[in-house]
Amino acid sequence: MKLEVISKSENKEVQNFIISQIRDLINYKNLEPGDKLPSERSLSDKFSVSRSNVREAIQKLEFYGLLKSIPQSGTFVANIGVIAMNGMIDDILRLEKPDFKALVETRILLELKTARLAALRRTDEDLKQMREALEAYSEKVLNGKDAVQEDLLFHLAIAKASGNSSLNTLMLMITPEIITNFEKHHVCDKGMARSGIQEHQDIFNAIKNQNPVEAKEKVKVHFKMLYQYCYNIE
Amino acid sequence: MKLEVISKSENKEVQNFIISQIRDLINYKNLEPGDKLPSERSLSDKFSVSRSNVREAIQKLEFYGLLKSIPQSGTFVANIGVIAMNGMIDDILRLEKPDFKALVETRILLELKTARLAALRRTDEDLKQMREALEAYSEKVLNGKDAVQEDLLFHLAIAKASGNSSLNTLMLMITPEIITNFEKHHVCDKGMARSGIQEHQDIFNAIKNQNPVEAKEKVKVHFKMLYQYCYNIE
DNA sequence: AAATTAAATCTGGTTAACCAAATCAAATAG
DNA sequence: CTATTTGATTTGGTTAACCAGATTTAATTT
Repeated sequence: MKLEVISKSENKEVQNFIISQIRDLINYKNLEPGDKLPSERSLSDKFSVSRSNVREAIQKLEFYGLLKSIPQSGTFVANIGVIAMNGMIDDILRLEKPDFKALVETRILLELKTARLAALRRTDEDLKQMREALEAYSEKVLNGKDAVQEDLLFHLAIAKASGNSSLNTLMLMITPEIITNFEKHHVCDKGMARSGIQEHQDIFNAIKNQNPVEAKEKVKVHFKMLYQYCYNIE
Repeated sequence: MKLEVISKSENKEVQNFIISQIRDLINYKNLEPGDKLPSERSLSDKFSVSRSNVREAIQKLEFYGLLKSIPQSGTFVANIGVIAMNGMIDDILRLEKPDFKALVETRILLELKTARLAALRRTDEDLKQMREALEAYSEKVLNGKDAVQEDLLFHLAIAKASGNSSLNTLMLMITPEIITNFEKHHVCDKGMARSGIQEHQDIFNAIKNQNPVEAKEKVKVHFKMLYQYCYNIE
């Protein structure tokens, strides 16, 4: 018990501590899927932390599908065995903050897929939203203005057109981190944005013409510079 | 204001209501990156909801990188313009719960990539963990036992070996949903698990031999049945 | 003794009071 | 008039009291 070392502001540390304690509890008590965890109050008492800290930790494990809270009843181990539970909790505890390179790598992967799927599945409504985003982007760039936001919205429109809400969510989650890093590293220069108009137009046309191969190819072209950059930094 | 329609348990509705209100506020007041939002108390007062509801909504927007809370100071608009803010908030509000088909589609995409990267980057320690997971899986299957968990841990070990923490996180997030759906739809039958041993071994060997092309190919084989299933249901 | 009911207790969720740091305003010193 | 200090206020975060529903226990009735 090294809790006294942890300062108040280091919330993450407390949460990880509680999560590891819950893992140990599940192991020691051989809790199986469907079994009930001790109440939040008794846990906060046992671990010598506040109940709200316990709640946050439980909510995080609930987000990853490992626990399930039922009001006025209790918190239950999800339909997942003790082995997988251990493996996943260890992974969750080990999760580092992704670096920029990893983010870009993931983004390109997702974009290649969403563009291909969008070419196969886009509706007319999807197409309309993509066109609007594209026009807004072009206008900004041609007027010499910053167009990072419009660029982003175009790509999110593609993700939406992919018809895969799971992919759409993942794109949404990594997008903000991408933006802040773009601005920090000054990735998007003026020249890039100008050539970007044609590249966006090419992607749009491929999706409009329902040509998945070309859509993927054009996205690859669009990210080529970025790819090189990504593998050069740090 | 249609709040009286919303029952207490429909927390999601309340949260989405608050999020849309915050979006309107940002638009109406022309809040730009770095600007401060009204305090949680005044927001809860203005929207006629509890402060904890406001906090949850803010935390969700913080998760997507749109807001940033600073203790004893305030909540601030992230380094993202009003246009992108609107687009992303609309996307967040529209996000449906992903269907199983979308999940499997995403999983295969991620697995193909992580296997390829793992072949390129795996360390000896990664290899060791993968081998342990593989052996645990084989033993269970050969003894005629259920091995869903061990299967999962093998794939998570690959994700870890990819050296991309971003991809690793995404895999972790979609995994629990996959498992529950697998069990619900009875995807993994006994016969499948038996042939799975060789398939896992092939993937492992490709990664061990640092052959990214073969690794990707073997994963594709492994998911072939699943792919067909995925495109047949519902 | 079994079935039913009623009361007491536990549960996660919610609300409100409290905290300490940060901010702002005014007063004071130079 | 400027710079500094001091005190009051505002902030997000934390804690504790409270709530309603679920669960368990005990009492009552048949």
